[in-house]
Amino acid sequence: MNILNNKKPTITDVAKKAGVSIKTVSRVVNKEANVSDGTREKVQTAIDLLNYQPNISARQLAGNRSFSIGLLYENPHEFNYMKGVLDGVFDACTKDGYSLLLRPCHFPVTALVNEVTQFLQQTQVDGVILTAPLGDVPELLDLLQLNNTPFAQISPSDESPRSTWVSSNDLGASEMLTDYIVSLGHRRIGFIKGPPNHSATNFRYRGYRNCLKQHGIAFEKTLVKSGSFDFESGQKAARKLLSLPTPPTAIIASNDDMASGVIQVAHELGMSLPGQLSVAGFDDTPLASRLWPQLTTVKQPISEMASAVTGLLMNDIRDKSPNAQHRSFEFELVVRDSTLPPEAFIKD
Amino acid sequence: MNILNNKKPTITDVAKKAGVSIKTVSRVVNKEANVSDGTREKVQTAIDLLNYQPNISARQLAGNRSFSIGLLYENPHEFNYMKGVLDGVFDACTKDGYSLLLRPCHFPVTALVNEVTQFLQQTQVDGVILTAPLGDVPELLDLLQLNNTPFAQISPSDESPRSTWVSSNDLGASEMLTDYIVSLGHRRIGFIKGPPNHSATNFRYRGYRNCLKQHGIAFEKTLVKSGSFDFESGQKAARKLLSLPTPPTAIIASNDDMASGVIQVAHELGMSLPGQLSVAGFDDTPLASRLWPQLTTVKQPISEMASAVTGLLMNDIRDKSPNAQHRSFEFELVVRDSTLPPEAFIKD
DNA sequence: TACTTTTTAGCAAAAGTTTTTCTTAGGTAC
DNA sequence: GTACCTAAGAAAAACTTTTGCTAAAAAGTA
Repeated sequence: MNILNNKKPTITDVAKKAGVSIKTVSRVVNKEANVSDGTREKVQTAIDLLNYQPNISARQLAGNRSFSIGLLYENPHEFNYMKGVLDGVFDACTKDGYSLLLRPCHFPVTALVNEVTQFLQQTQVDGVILTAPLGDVPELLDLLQLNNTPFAQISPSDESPRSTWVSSNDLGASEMLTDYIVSLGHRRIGFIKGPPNHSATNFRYRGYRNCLKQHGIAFEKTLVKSGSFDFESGQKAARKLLSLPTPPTAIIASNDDMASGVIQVAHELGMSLPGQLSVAGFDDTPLASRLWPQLTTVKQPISEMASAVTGLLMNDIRDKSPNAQHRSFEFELVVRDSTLPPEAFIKD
Repeated sequence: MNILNNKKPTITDVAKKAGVSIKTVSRVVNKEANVSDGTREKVQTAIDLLNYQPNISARQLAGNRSFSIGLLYENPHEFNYMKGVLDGVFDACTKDGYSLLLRPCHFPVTALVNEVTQFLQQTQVDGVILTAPLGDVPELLDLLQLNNTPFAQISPSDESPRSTWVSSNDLGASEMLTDYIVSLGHRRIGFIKGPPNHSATNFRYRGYRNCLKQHGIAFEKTLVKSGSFDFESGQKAARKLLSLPTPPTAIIASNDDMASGVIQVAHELGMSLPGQLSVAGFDDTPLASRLWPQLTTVKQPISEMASAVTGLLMNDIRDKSPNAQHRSFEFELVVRDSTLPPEAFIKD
């Protein structure tokens, strides 16, 4: 238990205690071959006895590995998303004895590239994880590739084989959600898009349009507004949509935060929810259940995804395999109180 | 721009280019004395020219410093608080060339101690920052002290001189908020406490009681309920409070998340807000402005505090000074739409 | 048994910085 | 002229691990 028993034991101490050379200890520690079972065991007991922990810095210096990975993110609007990511990444890291270095990044791209360059030099991480929308910056990917740093992405917009990634089926989720709204009887369904630099934006929008098409509902351009994933942009879009000559009876926002803006505006206008307006979001953040009415939304297994992508990254680091790996996850529809059949429909 | 110009420049390269010894370069890099301005400048230009970055691992190995600090946190309910902390800590870190290592921790205490022990051994951070409620675990403080790891706390409950910390004036903030509610005309004011292991809990509660006393309002035990800083506990407390024979006309919750629970329950009960019930929270999280009605709350400068505490910690690391430093920050009242004079009062 | 191959293990160098010890030159103070 | 200080350098040890090379031991083959 005592961390500082005078001096931390070194590999030499272990070697002495076990009666072998340090090279052999090194082999045992790094699970290399060419050690007989007997010797391996002898060394292991010495390690346990002395409570030996290899010195990270020496390892890094000699072996050019740091046993740490970096998590790069851009200032997200809804930070609860990051919590999920952090939990997942962290889980996978500890399991393999890796440490986690955090690096918030900032646009524009030139600044971004500088920040990451500095980060790589300073920390010498073994690999990095990119969260959206960072994976969509080609300059960044170039930098990492040039620098020979393995990297993996969560929800890249460009699902190319260029790198390892995990993604969620945003297209399917959006189709599912829209389908649910349609099934309630809604025909005029507003949609609020996300910012163009986010991968999810396009998929979610395409899902909406696909579903309308499937149901033979005519697409109306005026029912689609653009937002930037934040509360205020949701409000702005809602004001526009609700002041249309024939306003929509339901609005789907591309994330929960914008949906909360819609709900806020509807309240301001004195509308009764969900009777006069159904609202739905994406992500199932904690916010969703705190709104009134509670928000119907769609949930992705963020932690699992983050954990998975970290695992894949570590494989890449170990194998130095250039063949990228991929995995996709499904959403889940979470029906709450913000969606009901339209009043007109009920009267029918 | 090119990180890998064949070989990274070493301290020897810089020394050669500047025409000095490596010791002198080391002195410049580490801002030590005994270098004349002229020489210092000469060396600096050589460093810039070669884009020299000292090798972290070598530095760490030889100098027994890692130039990284750890941020320890326990799984918080409202993660937006952590965002503020992260932003602040990170700012201060980059300014001084430190890296940031993240470590989520988990109760019970025995697990906690193990986790942190392992973290310290593995990462060899130069210091750690503890966020509430971790600073309130004596075993943890003992461990750090025993291990000779400098540490600093954000909002410790025990504002002892034992360590460096920053705190916010929770007592004053609570008095201010309660005073505002009283000034609206409320006399029956419910209060929802936080969990006992959080430092803020006691201060906020005492502020409430102080203020009542000042105004000569009799304290009623039934108007105080305990929560755990999360949404559900806010709902539970609200149900109890609102089913009292004479329910309160206003409820102050010890954080925004619990306040959102109160609002949710009031809506469920069909109450009109804020006419029939005023609600106030603490922290001014993004949630506050997304609720309906928007929440009156009180805001602490989290990022500033986090940035400040990081700066203080770095001083401690550099000076190895055993005299702890402290700094306190003020809250700010944020009046929104969830508070109004009580209806009874208006009728008067 | 003699020879080859494989397995096991050790030695010494290398990685890039800091730290330490000693030295020198020049300047200032008295 | 002595004492003392500052600026700077030279050289080597230290920090702990990895790694390339080599040697010894064990196992397999003819």
